[in-house]
Amino acid sequence: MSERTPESTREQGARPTISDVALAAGVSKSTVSRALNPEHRFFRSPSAARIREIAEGVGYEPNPVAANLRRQQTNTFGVLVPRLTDTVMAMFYEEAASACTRRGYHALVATSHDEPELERENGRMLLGRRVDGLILTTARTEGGFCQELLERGVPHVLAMRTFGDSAAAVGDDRLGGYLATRHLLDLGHRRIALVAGPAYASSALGRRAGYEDALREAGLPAVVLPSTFSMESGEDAGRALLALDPRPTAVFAVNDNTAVGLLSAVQRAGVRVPEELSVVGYNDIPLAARLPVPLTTIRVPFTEIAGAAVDLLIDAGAGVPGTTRRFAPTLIPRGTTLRVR
Amino acid sequence: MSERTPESTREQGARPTISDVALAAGVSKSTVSRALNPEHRFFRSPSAARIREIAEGVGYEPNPVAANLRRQQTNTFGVLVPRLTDTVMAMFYEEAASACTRRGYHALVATSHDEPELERENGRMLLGRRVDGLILTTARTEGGFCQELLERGVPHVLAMRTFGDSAAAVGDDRLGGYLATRHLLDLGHRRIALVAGPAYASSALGRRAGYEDALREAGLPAVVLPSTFSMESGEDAGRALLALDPRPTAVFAVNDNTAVGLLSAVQRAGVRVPEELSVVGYNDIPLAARLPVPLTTIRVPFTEIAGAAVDLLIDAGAGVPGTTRRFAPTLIPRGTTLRVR
DNA sequence: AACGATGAGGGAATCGGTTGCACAACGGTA
DNA sequence: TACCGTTGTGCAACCGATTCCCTCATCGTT
Repeated sequence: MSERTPESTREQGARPTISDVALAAGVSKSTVSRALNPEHRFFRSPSAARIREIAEGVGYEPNPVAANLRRQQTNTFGVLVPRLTDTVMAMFYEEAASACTRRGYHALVATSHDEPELERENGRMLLGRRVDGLILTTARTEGGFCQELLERGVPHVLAMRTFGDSAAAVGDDRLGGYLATRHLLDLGHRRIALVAGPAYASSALGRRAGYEDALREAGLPAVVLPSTFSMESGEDAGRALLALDPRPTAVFAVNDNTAVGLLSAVQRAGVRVPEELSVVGYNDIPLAARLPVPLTTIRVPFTEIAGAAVDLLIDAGAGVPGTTRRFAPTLIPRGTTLRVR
Repeated sequence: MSERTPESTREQGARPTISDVALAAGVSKSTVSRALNPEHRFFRSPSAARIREIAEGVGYEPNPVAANLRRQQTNTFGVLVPRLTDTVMAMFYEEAASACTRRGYHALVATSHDEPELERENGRMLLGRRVDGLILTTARTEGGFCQELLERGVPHVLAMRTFGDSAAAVGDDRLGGYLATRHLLDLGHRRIALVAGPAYASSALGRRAGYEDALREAGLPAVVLPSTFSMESGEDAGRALLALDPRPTAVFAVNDNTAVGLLSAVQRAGVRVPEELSVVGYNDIPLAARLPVPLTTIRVPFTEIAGAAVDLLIDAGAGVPGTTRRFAPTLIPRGTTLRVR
C-alpha cells in the first residue's frame, strides 16, 4: 500500500512525516519533535528554528491522529446541544467553538433533540471518539446523562442549564425573569401571564422563579401557560392566552421562539401588539430586532457563558467540582411592550 | 504515567484495550481484531461471537484514534458552512450529519462567515485534522478554496452552491426562481422586484436567472435590488423598494432571511402585506410559517441534497468528477401573496 | 494415501508521532 | 583540575489498533 523506497523518501503526493523532516535536517525524529513543540526548552534555539524552516520547506504538517494516540488526549471537547436549528443553540455553539479555538482546543458538536435517549447515545458517541471533556446545554432536572457523567467521573461542564453537582456556566435566569416581569409591572401591567417553558430545563424554571418573585413583590397572582421551547408551542400558548378571561394585558415568554409563535397566533386573531398586549421574550436572537414589531427581550451574554464553560473545563483542577458561574442578562426594551393607559 | 502490572492487567478506571480482551479470551490481538470486524470472514464464526461477548464483558470499547492512525483514514467528513446561526445552514448541517451517520461516517463542522480568508483557514484546519473529505456550502463564483481543493486533488463535494468542476448536490435554483416569479405573475402582478442576493453565490445567481426567465416569458422588465443573504440587507432592500416609483406590487426575495428583513421594513413603514405588497421567500425555514403573516416561500429538499452530497463523496470513484445532482424545489403558497384586483 | 483448498489464528511490523533515559559537550565554579 | 549544572541530541519504547505473512489443522477429492 504505502510504497516507500528503502531510503524512506516517499512518492509524490504522500504527505511528509516527521521522519522525512528528520532525514532532510540530518537529525533524529525526537529532535524534530522537540523543535516543533513550543513547550519544550529546545524550541527556542537556533537549530530548532532551522529545523522548523526545513519542515516548512518540505511541506510538513504534523498528524494529530498520531499525536493524539501517544498523548492519550485529543485536544477536543464534545459539545452536546438539543439542536442547531434553534438559533440560541447555534449562537452558543459558535461561541463555544471559538472559545475552544482561543484555548487551543477543537469542538465537536452533536445533538440530543431534547430526548434523553438520543442525548445518551450521542454523548457516548462523543466519548467514544475520545474527546477530553464535554460541554452540555442539554441538562435535565431529572439528571439523565449528566448523572452518568458524574458517576463515571468524566470531565464535563454544563452550560445554560444546570443539574446537581456538575460545574456550570449559566445566565442568571431568575434575574432575567425578574427583569422581564418588572419591566411589565413598571409599565403598569397588572395581569401578566407567563409562557412557562418545559419543566425539565433549569433555565425555564429559573425564569419562572424570577417572574414569580416580581409578581409576589407586587402582590399579584401568577398566570402560567405551559409550553416547550418551540415556536409551535408558543402558538398554542397564544391561543390559550386569548381564551383567558379576563385576558392578560402582558405576557413574558420563556424564550424568543415561543414569543414569536405567540405573536403569530395573537396577531392572526386580530390582537394588536403592543396596544392590546405587551410581550417580552428571552435571548435576543437576531430575529427579535427584525420582527415587524421589534421584540422586547432579555439579552444573554452567550460569549461570556461559553468562554466560562471552556475555562471551567480546562482548569477543572483549579475549580471546585460544583462551581457555578452565573452571568447577568440585560433587558432590551423594544416595540412589543407599551405602558398601560 | 500508565501503570500496568507485568501481566498487562490494568488499574481500575483505565479503559481496557484490545490486548486486555485478547488476554481474557486467551487469543491474540489479531484474532480479537478480526472478531470485532464485521467485514472479516471470521466475524461470523462461533468463536468470534464468544470473543465479542468477552469484549463486552470487560467493557471494551475500541479506540478510534489508534484505528484511524493505522488505517490512514478517520471516517470523518468536514463540513464547511458560512454560519450555523443561519437556520438554513443549521438545517443543512443537521441533515448532512445524519446522512454521514447513516453511512457510517462522522461529521465535523466549521464556519467561514462567507469570508474567503476564514474559509481557507478553517478548511485547512479540517484537512489538518485528517478528515477523509469535505462538504462545502461555501462555494464562490470566483473559486477560492474550492479551486485549491481541485488543484490539490482533495476529495470534496459542494452543496447548495456550485463552482467549476467540483461534484455538487444542489437545489434547482433556477427552477425555484421561476416558480416563485411565475406564482406572482399568475396572481396578476406586473411589477415584480427581486431582492437579488450576493453575486458570489451560484444559488443567488440561479434564482435570479429563474426570475428573469419568467419575466422575459411574460414580456416584463426586471427590477433588481442588491442584497446579501442577511436580514439586515433585507431591511435595506425593503427601504429601497419603498423608494421606487412606480412601486412594485410584488417582490421575490432570494431567501427567507431577506424576506423577513424586507417585511419588517415595509410593514414598519405602514405598507400592508399582502394587500399592498406580495412577498415570496426561499428555503421555507421553520419561522416562515410562523410569521404574523405566514410567508409564501419555496421549499428546498435539504434532506435529499445533504444525502446526495454524502453519497457523492463516498462513491467518488463511481461518479464522474463534475457530477451535479440537482433537486427540484416546490412552492409553498401562504399568506404573503395575494391576487391583484 | 496424497494433495490442494479452506479456515483459524498467531507473530510481528506498522501507522506517526512523543517522551523517558542516557550520554556527550561545554562553561562556570570551588 | 575536579565537579556540577545546563544544553543538545539520539535511541528505543510506547500509544492501540490493523493487517501482512505464515503455520497448522481439517476436510473433501481423486
